[in-house]
Formats: sequence, structure tokens, C-alpha cells
Amino acid sequence: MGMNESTENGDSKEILTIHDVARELGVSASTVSRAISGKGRIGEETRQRVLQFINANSFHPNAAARSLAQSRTYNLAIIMPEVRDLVDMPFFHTCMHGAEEVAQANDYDLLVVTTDGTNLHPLERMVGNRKVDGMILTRTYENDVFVEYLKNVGIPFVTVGRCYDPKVLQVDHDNAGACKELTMLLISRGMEKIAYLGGGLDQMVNIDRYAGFRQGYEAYRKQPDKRWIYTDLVNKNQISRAVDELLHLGVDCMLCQDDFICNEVVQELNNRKVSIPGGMRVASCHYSRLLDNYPVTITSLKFDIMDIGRKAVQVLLDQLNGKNPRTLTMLDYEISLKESTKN
Amino acid sequence: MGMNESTENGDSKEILTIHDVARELGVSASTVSRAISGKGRIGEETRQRVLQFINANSFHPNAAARSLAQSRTYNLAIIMPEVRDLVDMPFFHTCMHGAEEVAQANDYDLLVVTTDGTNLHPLERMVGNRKVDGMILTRTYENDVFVEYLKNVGIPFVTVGRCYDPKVLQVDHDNAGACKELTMLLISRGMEKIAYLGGGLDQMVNIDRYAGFRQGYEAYRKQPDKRWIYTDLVNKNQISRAVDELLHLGVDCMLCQDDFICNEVVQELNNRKVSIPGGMRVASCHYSRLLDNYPVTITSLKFDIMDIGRKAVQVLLDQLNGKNPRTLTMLDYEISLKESTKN
DNA sequence: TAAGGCTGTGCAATCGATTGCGCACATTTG
DNA sequence: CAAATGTGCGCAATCGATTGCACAGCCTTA
Repeated sequence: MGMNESTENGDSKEILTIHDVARELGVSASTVSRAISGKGRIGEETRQRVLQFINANSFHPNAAARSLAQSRTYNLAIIMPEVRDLVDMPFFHTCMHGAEEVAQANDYDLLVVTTDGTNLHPLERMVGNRKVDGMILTRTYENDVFVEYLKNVGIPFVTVGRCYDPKVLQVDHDNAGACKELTMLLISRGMEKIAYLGGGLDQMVNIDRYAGFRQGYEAYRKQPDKRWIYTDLVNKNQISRAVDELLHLGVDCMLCQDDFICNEVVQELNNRKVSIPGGMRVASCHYSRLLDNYPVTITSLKFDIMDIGRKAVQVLLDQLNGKNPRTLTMLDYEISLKESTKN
Repeated sequence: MGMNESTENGDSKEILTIHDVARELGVSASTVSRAISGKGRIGEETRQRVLQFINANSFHPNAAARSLAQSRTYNLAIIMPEVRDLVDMPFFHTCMHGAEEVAQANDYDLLVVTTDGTNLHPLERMVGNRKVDGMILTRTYENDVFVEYLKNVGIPFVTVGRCYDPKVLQVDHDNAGACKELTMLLISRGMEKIAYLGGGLDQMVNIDRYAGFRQGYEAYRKQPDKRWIYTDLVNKNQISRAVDELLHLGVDCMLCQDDFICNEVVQELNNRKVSIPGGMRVASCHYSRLLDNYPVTITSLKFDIMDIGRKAVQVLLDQLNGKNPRTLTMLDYEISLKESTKN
């Protein structure tokens, strides 16, 4: 071995530090740091030399040391509901992937944390720990404990979906606007008696969609009959009964709050041999591939869920970088008009 | 203000360091550290006093500082496939939640990283960074680049699902064993001509299930007819054609590699007005709620997917803690015998 | 040509924990 | 009672980056 100690032995298993790099290049560690960060004064030539070496040896500065020095972790947490309610997990997961995409593009990492919505402990640990720079809350309720806690400790965070506190950073689709537009469209297509099938008004999204439905009617200076409106459907039996009652009442169209309810409604109609759209028109305020199962294509609102995660991270990063993002970010939607509402 | 400077001002927004705690208690930082970690020599009384203070003030040691000192991050990464193939994302997500559950229980955090399966860059960053102590690979292929890379750099990792390299830590359900048992059960129930509908033999799980099917036949010293066997079904059309052909061949039973294929098969049979189990028996080597949509209940294998994530983290933690876990961990399954295979 | 400004770089402190070592005191032992 | 052993705790170095400050060398400018 004629070479010096710093010989790389075949494959470079040893992970370099900034000092190794400095020594190798005959400069000081500060210089290397400045070359990487681009902050501080440094000669252009030196800078290139360092950068080149770093790329060639795929050096990455130790995350812990950097965090400690900068008080910044380059980590974000996304708080997910527990898996129990599997039905709408795809929403959260898709959202998560959107978040991860943007995080990764900005050299941030995303920690997943699931909670039951009441136990603050995991959050407290992360906050005390200083393990993340900010958080994304994927599901919040009225007077949410997490929201209140995070406001209190002053950690940057964003809610996915509208938050009861307008001062909190939040990203959402325009659920109300979308449902209003859809309702108006249905009315304009000649539907006179539109039933609304919803449930779970403890969640903002459901509140907004229902409000949108009402606004759609109001825009035409009309009123839906109270008997056409359900806002407490949470299981199959209730939906089944609602469908029965609405068929008796002779409504034109069943506007479903979401894909699950819509899926049930379509099946109930199938079971009763009611054809769509011949015997009944159906629309959904949210699309998912659940609605792909049927021979008839379903009119629905389409929200790009990944976008919500992407935007949430963007907003959070803006906040962390001192740009002041708008408090409420509204995302676009699309109305997909299909056979199920042909008149 | 008669009190000293360290007065807590209403709510304690300031995050404490170990030194603050030490000063407050009139001990040294080392003592606090030892009280928390339980390592080193420390008097029991002091220990309790520190612990009590820490709990009362919800102190958590700074993660970055701890990482730096210990060269341990208490982070794990889970590498997820890209969202493109949404169909089997639920598997990965469920797995992720299992992993997160055990991680959280052990005061570890879980980073989600999605990759396209070829781009090493995100992994290289995490390794160079030292941002995680170990990784979980949720999907691996023959001679997987990630597996080879991680073996090379010597970071602890576990694969979800069987790995081509038997020396790698891996956690899986006993797919082969389960399919063998299911096949035998079907044969024992009088099915003579069992068709196998599968596809995607580039993935271990599919290879294993198919192998299990063959073993089930072999255990009875029988052979399935070649024409009953499909191992290349990847889209609806192919499945539709396969169902046609198999109906012509007059098979007894259609054993489907997974829930998606099974779902298609059931629909195709419905479309052709073939009743189940009257006209054809159907079984699936994997259950999901996709199979809940039908009036007839479907015989299937049930694997607890969260378990696979849980176990993956357990194995990884064992590895990190110096216990030598077994290389291959096999998980239990359940055979759910339902109407669809009544003879 | 001396004074002042600018540039590139290194020194050394710092972030907040962990941990080997040594000291003081208490307890046991011959 | 002196020596040996054990216990509890503090000192200070360490992990690997970042960053304010000082200094050397060069370029302006009067």
C-alpha cells in the first residue's frame, strides 16, 4: 500500500464528514460548508472545486449535526387518522403522497404519525424533541385539540381541509363552490327535485358540501323539500332506508355527498331494479374508482387529492421560509358530467 | 416579579434543554442524561427526582443532539412504490400503518419515501445524511437495485415480501404454504379441475402463490391441465378471455391469484349469467373488501397486512439492538371458507 | 504612497445531548 | 484503624455541522 491512509478501499463504505472533505481538498471545514450552502463569502473557483468533489464522492452533510447547528430539521410530519375507518384512508394516503412528492423535491423528509385524534402525546414528543419543522394535520374537527395545541406551542402547521379557525394555514378544495355549481348544473338540466344524501356533519368537508348544495338551490331562488335531505347517513341500512323513502317521494335525482354513499345508492337502486338514469338520476360530490364498477358512468365532482398534499407542503415551506403564504389556499375542481344524470 | 429569571411565564413556550433541567434541579447535565437513559451510575433518589421534573415539564431531549452524540437517529424509512399503480397501494399503506404503530411504540419515527424503483438518489441522500437507522423496502424485484445498494453500504434493512437474496432480512406471509393448503382443501372438497388465474411472475408473491398451487396438486399426486393455468393476466381483457376459455374447458373452480383478478372473474361470470357456486366455484388467494361487493361470499386466504409492517419494524429494531433476528420471518394466514366454493 | 474598502479564508464558539474518567465520600474488610 | 472496594456525581471531550469575527492580501482612491 503505497498510498496514504485516506485511501478509499474498493467501495467507499466509510461515510465522510465535512472535515474529511476539507482535509482532502486542503481547505477548512468552514469553506466546505459555505460551498455547500451558498451562504457567506467564498471564491467561485474554490466553490466549484468543493462541489465537484462532493458530487464525485456523493457526500451529504450529516443531518443531525446540521439540525443541531441550524435548529432546522428538514423534516415535516403528516398526522394521519387511525386506520380504523379504512373507507376514507385512500384520501389521506393520496394526500400523503402529494405531500411526500413536494417534500422530497425540496430535500425535506416526511414523517408519518398516526393518532386517534385525542392523544396529544405523540405530538408533544415531536414538538419537545424538535424533530420536525412543521406539521400537516390531515383531519381536524371543531375545536380540534391538535390545532389548539400547535397554535399554542407555535409550531408551523397546515390543515388539510378547512379549519374552524380562519387564522390557521389551511388548504382545501372549494367544496362549497363545487357543490353549488354541480347543483346548479343539475337544476339547469331540468332536475326539479334533487335529494341530498349526506352524513357526518362534524366534518368540515361535509358541512361545506351540504352548504354548497343549498347555495345551488338558492341561486335559483328555489328551496329543496326538507324530506329530500339527509345529513345523518352513516351506515348501509340508513342509506337503504333513505333510498326507499326518496323513491316514494318521487325525487328526480340523488346527489350524494361522497363516493361511498353514492356507491351504496347505486347498489340499492340496482337491487330495486331502478335504472340509471332512466328511473333515477345520480350524482356524487366526490369521485373515486368505487364509481367505476358500474356500467353507467356517474356524474361527479373530481378533486385532485394529491394536489392537496402538494399544496399543503408548499404552503408550509413558504411559511418556514418566511414568505407569508395566504391563510386559505383553495384548489381547483372539475365537474365530470356523465350518463347518470342524463335527462 | 419577585421570582428569579427562570420563572415560567404562564405557558411554558420555551423549550427546555437538558442544561435547563440540570440547573433547575441543582445537578449536572450528565446526571439528567443518565436519569433519562438509565445507563451509567446514578442514585435512585436523584433519578426519581429528575424523572418527575421531566414528566411535569414534559421535557424531551433534543433529537438532533441525541442523534449526533449517539450516532442513532431513532428514525426508520419505509420505501414505497410510486402511486401510479394505485390498485395495490392499500397493501403498502396498510403495511405502513403497521410499521408506524410499532415504530411509535418504540419511540421511533417513520419516514415515508416513495421511489420509482430505479432512482437511487433519494436513498443515497438518506444514507449519506445518516437520517435513518434502518429501512423497510416494501417492494423488491429480482436483483433489486435498492437491495443491492443497501447491502453494499451496510445499512440495516428489511424487505416486505420475500427477497431473492436469502441472507437479507425479510418478512412475509407464507404465500406458498397458504396456497398449497387452499388448493388441497379445494381438491379435498371434490374439485377436480381447478384453474389458476394469475399474472405478474416478476413479483415474489405471485411466484410463491403459483408454486403453492402446484404443490397443492402434487400433494395429491395429481397434475392440473396446462390449459387451466394462466400466469400472464395483467388486464381486464385478458381475464375476460381467460374466463371464456376456462368455461369452455369445463373447469370446476377458478382459483384467483389475488383480489383484483378475483373481482374481475366474479364480474365476468356475473355478466355471463354463470352462478356462483352453482355454475362455477371461485376462490381467491387474497382477500380484500373488493370481494365484499357480491351477494355470494368468496372463499379466500386472509393475510393480516398490518402484521407484516409491524413485524418488519420489530425485526429491524431487533437487528439494530444487536439481537440477531431470524433472516426470514413467516407470518400466519387464515383460510376463510365461504359459499363461493360450496360443492 | 498611505488610508480605506473589498474578498476569500480560517479560527473558534456554538448547537444539546452522551459518556469515559476521576474525585469525594461511604462502606466494607483484615 | 488503615486499606480496599463501591457509589454517586461532575468535568470535559465529543459528535459534525454552521457562522460571527478577525486577518491577510489585493485593489481603489485621494
